[in-house]
Amino acid sequence: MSAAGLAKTKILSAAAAVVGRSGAAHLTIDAVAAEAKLSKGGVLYHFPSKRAILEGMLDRLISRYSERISRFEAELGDEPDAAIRAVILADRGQDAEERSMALALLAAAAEDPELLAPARAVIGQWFEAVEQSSGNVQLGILLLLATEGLRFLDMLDLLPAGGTRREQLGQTLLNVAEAGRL
Amino acid sequence: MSAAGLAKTKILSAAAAVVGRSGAAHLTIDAVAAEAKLSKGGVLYHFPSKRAILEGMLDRLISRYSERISRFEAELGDEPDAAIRAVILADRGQDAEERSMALALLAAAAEDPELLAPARAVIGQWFEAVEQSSGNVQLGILLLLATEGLRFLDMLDLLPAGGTRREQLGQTLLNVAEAGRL
DNA sequence: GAAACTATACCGTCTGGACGGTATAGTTTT
DNA sequence: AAAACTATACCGTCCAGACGGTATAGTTTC
Repeated sequence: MSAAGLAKTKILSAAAAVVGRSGAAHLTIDAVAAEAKLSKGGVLYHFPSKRAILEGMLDRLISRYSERISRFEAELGDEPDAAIRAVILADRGQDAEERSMALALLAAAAEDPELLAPARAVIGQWFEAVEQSSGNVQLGILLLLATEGLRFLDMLDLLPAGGTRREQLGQTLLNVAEAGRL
Repeated sequence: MSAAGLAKTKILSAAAAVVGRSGAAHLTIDAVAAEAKLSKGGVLYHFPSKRAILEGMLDRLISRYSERISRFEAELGDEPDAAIRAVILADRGQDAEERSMALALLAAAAEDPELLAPARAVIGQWFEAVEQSSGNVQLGILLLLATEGLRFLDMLDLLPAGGTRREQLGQTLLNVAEAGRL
């Protein structure tokens, strides 16, 4: 990667770290600069505005998700319901950094939904893929919505019974998807 | 309702109106005061902090949801899967004001998830009710997660193909819940 | 029944801090 | 020499919350 690319990556990671430690409210350019061990000017050299940082985080999230989904789809080959299974698996592979970035974007998007336009496009593709590859389209859509629901509930700490519940439910979704029925 | 209760209601409606018009980012005490035709001091008399306003919005949101769910549950009596069907129906009855309040809370919660603690409790109750009243528990949970997913995706404008998609998908969920199978 | 007092419901102003962004001049790295 | 910074200073705006004051309707005291 180019030097500029490396710096951008470092800045985005720093932003995620700030959110992870202090919450989305404290995601400020100053805080990111301190975390990335750059000056404020240095950060603004690569990302000309705070919004650009958020857009960068979204880009990165989308890339990672897309990559994971492609990998799982390749693994599954032409097994039935490959699309929805790949989405569920990709969702499970979320790490702490992605979680932080998603939370930051959630906060920002509540204030300006247009920020998430690129995500809207990607989700549209998921819907299409699920509709095309599912033996039972209704079940596929249901699972896709449930996966997203699980993601948001988890992100906002709204799941009852805390920590393990998330994996349990994720496993349930995957089981149903693999069975292709209930 | 008492005079104080009326004032609080007015302030919360004003807050929702501000969010609906200007977005969650512009939900400030000043804006709420202007919308409610009070001074800033007047607003702070009833809600001692901005956070208290958000908590008030959450309270109100929860009350309305709970009321709708109870009503639908009563209507459904002991029909099968009453719990999940009531939740789906209640979700569909969301009006613009509730939507705005939910969006404001989403923004605030991304900065401080603990704000949503009361909601966590309520959602926990939904899970329990669905687990107990569903002929097929797995399907019930799946529908509950999908309902939440639909709510969040809609709230953030992440559903592809725009406006009507939300009702379509909601109807699908309801159909599946009524059939009790796919 | 008049005066004193209290509680409720506000109004208007002020302050202190946070933050996004700009500017500029110099330094290191490639 | 160009790119990639650093360091520092600064500006303008926004906003939460504090504070002191006002109006009024009831309640108590004498």
